[in-house]
Amino acid sequence: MPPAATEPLTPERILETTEEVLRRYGPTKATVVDVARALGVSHGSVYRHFPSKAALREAVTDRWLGRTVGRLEEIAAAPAQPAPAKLEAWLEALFEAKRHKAGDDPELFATYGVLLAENSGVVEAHLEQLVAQLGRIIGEGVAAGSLAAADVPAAARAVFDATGRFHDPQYAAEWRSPTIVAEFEAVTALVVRGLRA
Amino acid sequence: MPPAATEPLTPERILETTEEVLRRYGPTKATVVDVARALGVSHGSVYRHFPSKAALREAVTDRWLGRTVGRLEEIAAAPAQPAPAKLEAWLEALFEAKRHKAGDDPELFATYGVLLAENSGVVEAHLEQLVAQLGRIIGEGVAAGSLAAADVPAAARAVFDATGRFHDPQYAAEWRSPTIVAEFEAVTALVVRGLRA
DNA sequence: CCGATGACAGATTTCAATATCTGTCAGTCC
DNA sequence: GGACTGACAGATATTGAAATCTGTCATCGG
Repeated sequence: MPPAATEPLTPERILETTEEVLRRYGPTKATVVDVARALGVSHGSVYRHFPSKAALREAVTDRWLGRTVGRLEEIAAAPAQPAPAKLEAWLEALFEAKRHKAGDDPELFATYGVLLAENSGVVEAHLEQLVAQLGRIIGEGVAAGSLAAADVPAAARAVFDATGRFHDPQYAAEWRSPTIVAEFEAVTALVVRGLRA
Repeated sequence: MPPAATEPLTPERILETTEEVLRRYGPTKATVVDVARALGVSHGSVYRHFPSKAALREAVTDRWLGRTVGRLEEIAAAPAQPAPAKLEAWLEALFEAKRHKAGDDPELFATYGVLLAENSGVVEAHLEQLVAQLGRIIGEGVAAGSLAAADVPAAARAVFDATGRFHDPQYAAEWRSPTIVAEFEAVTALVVRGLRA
């Protein structure tokens, strides 16, 4: 990894390199010194752009999570699909996204887990975004008469909580079980049925 | 804690003392030597009755979990209560039991968490008992026409999975949140509605 | 005999010394 | 003058040696 000394040091470049370093070493081994070395600068320079290691970790994870939220947003915003089907599609996409992140990008997934344990605001914001998307889908369904919910935000939260086993990183180890898809479908069916008008 | 050297050494007496020792020191600090000392015998004698420390831990946890299962069984077996109400009562009793165990008996609760992490058969059996009780309640409801489920065991498992946030020890820290009861009620209502005929 | 013991080997844990890391900042260099 | 450096203090992590623990078993005492 030869240092590319000539380019200017920007937050963006730092984030990209930090992501690589996290991917290579994982959240427990990666250090700010490693990131600085990969960038060919002193670690003091990194602190000029990010106030702490935690802030750096959060910024990387935020970007990483943002990519998934974008894809889910497309499903939530898709026009002219009945709300119950959209809800199922969205939940399945969420499960698939988390499962693939856990499998394909284990070190960044572990970083996400660290932030969760730290009660980082980034993760909280991410979860709120997801619940808000759910709320919009459910709201649509209620407006169209295909779903019933007295309190839409509370219903969205309840759906999110009830499906936690399929998106909460604490359960990542179980996502390799051969029965997990059947379990996911059973819970999803139960929850969607519970919302039907 | 004076050693009572005269009484005969029985598995029952070992279990009682082990429970005390676990409660006092917690699963990470308690040793077989501690148990033997509390009993006034050598640790070799303990191994005459239990083949390993893990077996001892499991036996104690099994007893401890069994007490809860017994109380839940009473609810599940209660005659002449409509299945939906019984289901709600059972889920609430499960949540309350786990919550109180986590709060009042933190060290034994931590022991339970250790077994969970070890994939101990005892915990698996405990969970299966609980799901079986759920299955009986749902089966009753289906027979009486108040609930609908194509596959009763699968529905029972789905209800158990969907309410995991309120009985899985991984979430114990969140059970102190002031909003947890509202969240529990929302998920329970959603799930029970999803099963209604 | 039969339950109990305690010495033992190998595994695990503890602890303190050492090394590394995080975050700061006075000073350097372009 | 503003981006960058590198030395530094305090916090955290690593390491390896010593202590403790688990599980076994030859032996003891009633």
